[in-house]
Amino acid sequence: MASLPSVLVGNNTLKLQPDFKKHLPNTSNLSIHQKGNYNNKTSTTQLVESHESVSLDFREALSVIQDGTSGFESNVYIPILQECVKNRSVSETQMIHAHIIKTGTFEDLYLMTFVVNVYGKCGEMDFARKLLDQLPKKNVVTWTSLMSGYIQSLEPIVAVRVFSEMLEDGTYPTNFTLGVVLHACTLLYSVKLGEQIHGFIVKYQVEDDTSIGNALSCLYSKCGSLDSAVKAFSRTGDKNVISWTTAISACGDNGDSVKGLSLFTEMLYDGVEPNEYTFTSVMSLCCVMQALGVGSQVHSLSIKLGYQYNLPVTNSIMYLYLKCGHIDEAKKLFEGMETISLVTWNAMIAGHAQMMEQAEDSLSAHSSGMEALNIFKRLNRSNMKPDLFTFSSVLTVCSALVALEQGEQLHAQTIKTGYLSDVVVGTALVNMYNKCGSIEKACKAFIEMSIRTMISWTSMITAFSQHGHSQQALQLFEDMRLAGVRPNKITFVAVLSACSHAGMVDEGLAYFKMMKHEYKIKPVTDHYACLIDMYVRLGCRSHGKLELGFYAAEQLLNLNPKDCETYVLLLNMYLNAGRYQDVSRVRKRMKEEKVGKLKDWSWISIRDKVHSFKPDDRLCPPGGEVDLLLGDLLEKARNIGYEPHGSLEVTDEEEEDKTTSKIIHHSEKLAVAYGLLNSPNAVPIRVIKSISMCRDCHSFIKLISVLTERDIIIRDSKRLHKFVNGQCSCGDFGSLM
DNA sequence: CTAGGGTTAG
Repeated sequence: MASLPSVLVGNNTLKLQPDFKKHLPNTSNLSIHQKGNYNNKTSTTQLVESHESVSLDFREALSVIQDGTSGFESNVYIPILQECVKNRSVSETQMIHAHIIKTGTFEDLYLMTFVVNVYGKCGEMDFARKLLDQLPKKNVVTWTSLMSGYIQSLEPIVAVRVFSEMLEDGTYPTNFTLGVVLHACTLLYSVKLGEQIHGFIVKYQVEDDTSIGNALSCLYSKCGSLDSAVKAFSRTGDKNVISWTTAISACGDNGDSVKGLSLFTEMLYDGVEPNEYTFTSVMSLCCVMQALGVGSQVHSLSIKLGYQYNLPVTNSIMYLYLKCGHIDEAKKLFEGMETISLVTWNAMIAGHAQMMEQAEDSLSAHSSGMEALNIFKRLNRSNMKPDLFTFSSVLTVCSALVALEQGEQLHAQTIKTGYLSDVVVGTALVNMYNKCGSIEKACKAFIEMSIRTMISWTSMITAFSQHGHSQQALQLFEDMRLAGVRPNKITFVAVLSACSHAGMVDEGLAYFKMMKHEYKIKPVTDHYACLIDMYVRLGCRSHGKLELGFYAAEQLLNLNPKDCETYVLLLNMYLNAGRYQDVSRVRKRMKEEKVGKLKDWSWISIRDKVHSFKPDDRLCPPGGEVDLLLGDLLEKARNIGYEPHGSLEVTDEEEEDKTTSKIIHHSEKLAVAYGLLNSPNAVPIRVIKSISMCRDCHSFIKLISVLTERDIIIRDSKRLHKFVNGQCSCGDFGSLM
């Protein structure tokens, strides 16, 4: 007998029921496949005769079905239904469905369950539900298929409701059903519900089932409980590649990359072959750990196993190279790829954004940022369209470059493309406007968001705080809590710095306690730095708080033993308090830790070009226009009471005495002067600086803002300074050096 | 009928 056209049969060998060997009560109703048997002859010989062995395409197959006046066996319908899933063709599914009803095959429970599935996979849950309700008989697979459809349509609550409906109907779940309902719990982040199901699983002793174990470990991982996730994994009997991959990425998601890598090793010893998902997960662990060595070994392994031209795998290794600063390797991969996807572009852009953040000095940071913008331009010229990942990365780059114009263009582009409504993009916009010095636009962007995450709230609180609007920052923090959004450590950095800014020491301490006790957040350097700010602001008026300041200082030192700016902060603090023993102790420690000199760079973006400056820059020679302008401004400033004060230059002790007499042209003075000379009047000057501003520059630039009637925005490594008419948004406590 | 991954904001 000639074989059936392959399009009608395909090569789908449906596996009969699963490895569910455990005795859930009454699972005998699993024997539903009696009709899905493939060995029987079909009633479609006429099709075979007319088309011989030529493959029919989807359309032809459909018309054959449509013309058929009597029903076919289910194995005729199924390949076509599968094709419907692939093409998401709902109306075709309906046509087939109608044909089945018309010709009386609807009593085939297996086939009808398949149709429920197809509707579910096409996102047509109303059709799926209606069909299930109309079926004269349904079994656990029918119910599970419906649940699975609801999950794919992101309606986990309905899926859970269907589950309990099924139980009330007297149908017992299988391992698959439990896996599906656990997945619903995962989407709902409901450990509580999950634990109820888990109880059921323990009771029936099916914890070692693979589907169940995998679903449990995924649930606990996504709900932030790595221990439980690993426990579920270790109780799984037959660990397949999915079990391992789930466990490995659980470690990654929950901040234990080392454990993730060791699980990967264990997996290899266990003889389980990794697949592309495993590789990408492992690469992302390597990214976090900056483990380029391990990464390239894994890369070799992936090539050995045939993943050399696998797009996700290549994307992830390319991103790893970028994150580790190996830009040439990354470029080589990029240029050598057979096909690239939007993810590839995004990885390149995000990778450069990362390099910008990790750069040792401001200049290379800046060139990474510019490269990211270039790649974005290339993407725009290609036939691909940027998505929310692209926009959020590029907006971040604009924030770091204080490139307001590009940022505004991106804003327009997100409106046009509809990505503005995305919460991550919206948040990135808030940040961009904040970092470019426009609190009004940041605020507007925040208000216009329809959904806000913890990070959105935090961004806006940070914006208020950095702009010196402490009351609004604290008010928004209370709003956030009222909205039931849980703050994190960064939220508290913003809250504490708002308090320190406004001199609200008691409130600041109260929030510090709230953070530790109510939210169980461990303080990090930035929190201690805020406390020290408060202390400095308070001076030595209260002995108890003085001790608090020193306590915070020591914590900061221990947490941050390599950071030059921390030392500058501490040295000034101890100098002001006249504690010279501590001064020399800190200095000694600096030597021991081999803390380098601060690298003072500033840059300013004028139109599409960015200009960078270092102190007493050769590009601004004496007698040049920048020098002349600064001299002129200095004299005018002196006339209205400015007196240059020396600042503490770190690490070169011999130079210390000279500093008081010398007027230092720190880089931001040069950048500001350059900006004044090269941009139209009334346009705010926006400068980025690699380290914190010193006191001298801070007071000088306040006066420049008066003398030139220009708004000057300087973003230094710690905060934002917006100088308007002689006042700075930081409240003068942002410059301690 | 089920389960897994890479690019993301403070």
